[in-house]
Formats: sequence, C-alpha cells, structure tokens
Amino acid sequence: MMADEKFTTAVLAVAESIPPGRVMTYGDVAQAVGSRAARAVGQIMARYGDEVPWWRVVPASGQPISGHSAESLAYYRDEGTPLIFAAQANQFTAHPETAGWRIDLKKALWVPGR
DNA sequence: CTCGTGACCCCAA
DNA sequence: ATTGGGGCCACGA
Repeated sequence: MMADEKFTTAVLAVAESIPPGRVMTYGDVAQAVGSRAARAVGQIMARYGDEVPWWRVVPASGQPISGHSAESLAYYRDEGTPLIFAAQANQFTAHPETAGWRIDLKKALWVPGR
C-alpha cells in the first residue's frame, strides 16, 4: 500500500466522475481533493491513467495534453467534446504536438456537483 | 534525509 | 502574445 493512497485514490475517483464529453482541469481536480498540487495530479494521471479516463483531465489552458494530443483528440471526437479548431490549421503545418486545436473549456468544463 | 523531475497553475511585467 | 518567478506535491535516485 502506498503512503499517499488517499490522495491518489481521491484523484482517480474525481477523474472517473467526469462524464463523457466533459473535462476538468488539473487544478480543479486538485482543488476537488483539497489540494493545490495540480502538478501532482498530472503525475498521478501519468502513472495510473490507464485505470481512468485520463483524457477528461486537461490543462487549464485548454491546450491538448502534452505528449498525447493525437490520442486524446480521437476520444474527444468520439465523445463529442466541444473543441475549437484554429482557422489557419491545416494538415501540412499540423504537427502531432502542435495541432491547431484546443478544448473549448467554456462549454466542456465540468463542475462537480451541479 | 535531500534533489531533481514533471500529462501543472497563477500572477505580474 | 511572451517571459519569468513562486507554489504545490508524488516519486525515484
């Protein structure tokens, strides 16, 4: 058993509570578990993400998750998550890590208990 | 025990 | 829009 199983478990529980088509920022998840460690949330998703819908936990900037933009995009398209595509984005300039899109937090942000 | 490393956040120039 | 600085916390070396 890990010493900080409480924190880890809580984070994973919050992630699982996010409904399809919606997202929560790392910072919001941290706050939900009574912490400010957005970074630690990222670490946990990186390590235990395979057990939860990690693509529903995104950076507050709305930018795609570093290192997983292409993978997450597939989930968003499948779930109908509100996205914003850059007007100038096209297949030639779009690099996997610099794809011209971001999450529309205004519409996609999920607030627990509402 | 200390240090470095992140799928980060927020505020100020 | 871009930089820079401080804060937060789990985890492995």
